[in-house]
Amino acid sequence: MAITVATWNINSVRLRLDLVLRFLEEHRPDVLCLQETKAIVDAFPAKAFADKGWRHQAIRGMKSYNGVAILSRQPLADVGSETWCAKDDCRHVFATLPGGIELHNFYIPSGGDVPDPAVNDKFAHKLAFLDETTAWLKKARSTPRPMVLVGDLNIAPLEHDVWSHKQLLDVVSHTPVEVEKLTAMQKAGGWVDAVRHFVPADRKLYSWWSYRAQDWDASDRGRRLDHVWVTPPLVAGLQQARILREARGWTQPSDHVPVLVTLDSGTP
DNA sequence: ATGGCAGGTTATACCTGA
Repeated sequence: MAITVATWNINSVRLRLDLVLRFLEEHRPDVLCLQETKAIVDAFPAKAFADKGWRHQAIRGMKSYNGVAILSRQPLADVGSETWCAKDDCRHVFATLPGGIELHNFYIPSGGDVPDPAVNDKFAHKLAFLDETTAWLKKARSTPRPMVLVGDLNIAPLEHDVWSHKQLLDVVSHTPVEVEKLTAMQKAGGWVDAVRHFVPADRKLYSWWSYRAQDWDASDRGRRLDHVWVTPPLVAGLQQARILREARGWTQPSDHVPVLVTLDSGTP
């Protein structure tokens, strides 16, 4: 059986509840991973999603910032989360899907403005976060198991994951040091980029467009910050990947759009 | 090269995002 996993940095789940419900209705993913929900667990609109069929939920949230959630139409097992860099800041949640796939939902720190860890604590945090998650995935998840890792990783690793490779080399999200660390994380687990699996590396691909552009669509200065990775046992079962660019044009949109991947779930 | 917008909060200015 095939399942569709989606990831979306929603930038306030309460403000954009109607957009999420619209997306769920129109695209019917089996599982949706959200980031930047910006809601404590008690304020998360759990019932609205449960009423539409996404009854199984794993939610982590704090006031104002961050926050992640997994919404599923099928039961979630072994729900958990890790804290990173000694901050309990709700950037990770995981669960196991019925076919045995372990799903990880990450919101990696954005990293601030200045790409120098010596003067910018936020960038230092981002780099340390990447080191810690890489070591943890290597150690705690070393056995070759079917896993999917999704989220707003806040890094556009490839040349054509940004609108101008040269102009963004010094811009946080595309600097060489971040890209190296994300690539190390990917290599450490043998992770395969499920979207680039279907789209050649020389084709431009974005999942985020700044709110500050006068016309995001016309200027098209995007970055691919949102990712879906799978471990080797799942690669042969990959069926489809899609980035829902049109969602950036919806009324009062998030600056990120959903990314969807369809793959064999491991259930008969 | 710069600045541009958006969301949330012990709000009406300031932090975050990227």
